[in-house]
Amino acid sequence: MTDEAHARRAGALDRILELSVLVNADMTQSLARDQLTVSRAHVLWELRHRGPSTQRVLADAMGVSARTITGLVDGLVATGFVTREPHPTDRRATLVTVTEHGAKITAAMESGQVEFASLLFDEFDAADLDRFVAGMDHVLAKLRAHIDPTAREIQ
Amino acid sequence: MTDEAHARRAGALDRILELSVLVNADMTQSLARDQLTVSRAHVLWELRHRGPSTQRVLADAMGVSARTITGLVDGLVATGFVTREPHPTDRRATLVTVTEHGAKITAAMESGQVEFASLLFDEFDAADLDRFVAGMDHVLAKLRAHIDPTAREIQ
DNA sequence: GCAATATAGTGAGGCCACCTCACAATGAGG
DNA sequence: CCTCATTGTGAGGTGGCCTCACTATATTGC
Repeated sequence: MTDEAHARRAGALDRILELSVLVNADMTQSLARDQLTVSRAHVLWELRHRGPSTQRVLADAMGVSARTITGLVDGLVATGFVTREPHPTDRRATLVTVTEHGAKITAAMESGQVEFASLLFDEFDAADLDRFVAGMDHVLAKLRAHIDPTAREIQ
Repeated sequence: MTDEAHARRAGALDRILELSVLVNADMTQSLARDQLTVSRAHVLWELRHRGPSTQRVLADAMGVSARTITGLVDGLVATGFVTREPHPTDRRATLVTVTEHGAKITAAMESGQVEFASLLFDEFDAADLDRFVAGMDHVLAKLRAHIDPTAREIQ
């Protein structure tokens, strides 16, 4: 019985692992069509929600070093998704700003996201979806606590 | 109502995306404690299930170029997880073999896996778990089809 | 007002995961 | 024996990450 339970749980974990791999593959693949990478798209995403931002802000938002942001922004500038504008008051800083092209692609990504969600979940009724989301939330909470045990105590 | 449905689905997709990120972070972090990376662990995993293998076999199994395997095996040899043995009949090939140390770590990883699954799912009863797994399977199937539309027709 | 200190961004140098292309050694089939 | 295929690896490239050192510019605190 305990073995049985272990096997079931292991099976569930296997699904999570495979999901993780597939999601990553899918994102990489579909972003490549727009000349983007996952990390660069992440930058665009932050900019879309924050408006023109300093690289420092982006670094903190993405949990990555300032140096890494420099590289990612370099790539986005080279491919025409963003520009570096001088910060109006702080001459050390640059404001990373999405170009028209960047905005167009980002908007398309966003609606593609919704479409993709529909593709994945169209056969779930409301109750199914709720149960699925509840399960995911539970797993996510456990995962977060496992990765950073101190985060538990803060909140 | 349709907007409502879209929002719910988008929320579910958000969970999947976050799960993917967290799972990756967790694996990277916990493997680092054993001086391993995700890719190197994947090699070890294949070896555990296949026994001593040529690099060509590993490359095909992992869906990666032969050159990449050379690099991964280089790393695993340097850190003492595997050795390169001459192939008994084909002098072009090398048999990658897990060392004692590699076997020990791999076994520990495997039982850690089970333990981790228990941590994530201990509060799910059998029915919950079944529903969760069914939901995951559904999403996985859709994802697989989306990534490689031709795979659908093959099976 | 000016010196001490903090902060924004980047060059240099490194690690890891990938890839392609070219090539040597070897195997397999005719 | 002579092609043709295959195994593995050097060379060279891309991308994501990091740390450390350094410049230019704030900010703070006498």
